[in-house]
Amino acid sequence: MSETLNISDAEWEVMRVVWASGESTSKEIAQVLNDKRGWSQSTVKTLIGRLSSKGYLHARKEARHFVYITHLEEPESLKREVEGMLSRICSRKKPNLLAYLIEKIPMVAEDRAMLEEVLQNKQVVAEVPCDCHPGQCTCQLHASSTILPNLSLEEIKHEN
Amino acid sequence: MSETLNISDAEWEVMRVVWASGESTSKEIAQVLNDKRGWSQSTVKTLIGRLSSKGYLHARKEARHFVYITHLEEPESLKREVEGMLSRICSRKKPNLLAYLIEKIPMVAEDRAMLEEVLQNKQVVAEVPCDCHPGQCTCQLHASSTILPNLSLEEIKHEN
DNA sequence: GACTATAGTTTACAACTGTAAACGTTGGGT
DNA sequence: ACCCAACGTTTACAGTTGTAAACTATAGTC
Repeated sequence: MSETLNISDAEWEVMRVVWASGESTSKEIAQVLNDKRGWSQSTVKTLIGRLSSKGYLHARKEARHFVYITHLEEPESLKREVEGMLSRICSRKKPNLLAYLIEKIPMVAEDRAMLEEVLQNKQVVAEVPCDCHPGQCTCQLHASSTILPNLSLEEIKHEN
Repeated sequence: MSETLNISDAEWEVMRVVWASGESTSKEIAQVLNDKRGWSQSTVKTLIGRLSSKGYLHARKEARHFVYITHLEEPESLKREVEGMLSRICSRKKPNLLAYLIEKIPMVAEDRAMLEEVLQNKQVVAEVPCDCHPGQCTCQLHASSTILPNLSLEEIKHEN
């Protein structure tokens, strides 16, 4: 389950419109994206076509035109996107990435409280193993440590 | 400054080797990636070549071969990658994405403590404005709310 | 019923990616 | 001095992506 999604940036723009509206005609989608990105109707049609062949959009015939819907959920799709990102770094560095994101993402007090709660309930493990292939991470050099130095992401340098 | 980085997945594999080692020969890189991905030397050469023309790798002549180094930092590069990801969703949903990541990323107790501290020091704002283009987000429908319901990412659905 | 506007489908085409073979150059060994 | 191994450079080629024009079918309109 949950194979890798393959939605390009341009296609994602289309998906966002469908997600926001629940269902849209190509015309509506084209309007939004012409406004936002200056894309022609043709361009949007192509993207819709590609998303349809990939099975991410479905057309329901309605009177004259088609109405497009999707069975994908936006959050689920985003999660899969994030997977790809996360697989680019060592598991041990991910908490530092999180720190960076917390600093970077603007939020209101309620968000912070919510995150604090999530964090308090977070189950920790005794050790996060380095899952990098040998030669792609310096972790292997000090394999027994359980945690990286408490640095914010900008400070992580490589001791070469 | 900080224009968008353009490092493909395959190229990223090469960068990881260089980041891990500080500097590498094409042979070393090829060894790691042949082992990890089964890539031929040719493939790795091509990737090195592309990264060089993009200015992300630099070759220092040394005796017989070149030694490749990079001026990019891994964390900085990752940040730029993450930018692209973040730009795919509404700012208001980003804290929920964070919640998901906190739940998902394995960490040790020290990581959690570190994140708690970051979170406690986090400056919050009175309102996170929806920065989506009209038609690409449901926020516009209830523009005055300051926070989304406290749902974990899986629960965010669209009221269409 | 013929015409036109509208929406969907095909074709296009350059750039970027993944993957690699072929080719050229040069330093070292014999 | 000559040849080979090793490394870098060129060329290749199919698939994906961004961007769009051209073509086709069809549903209302006059």
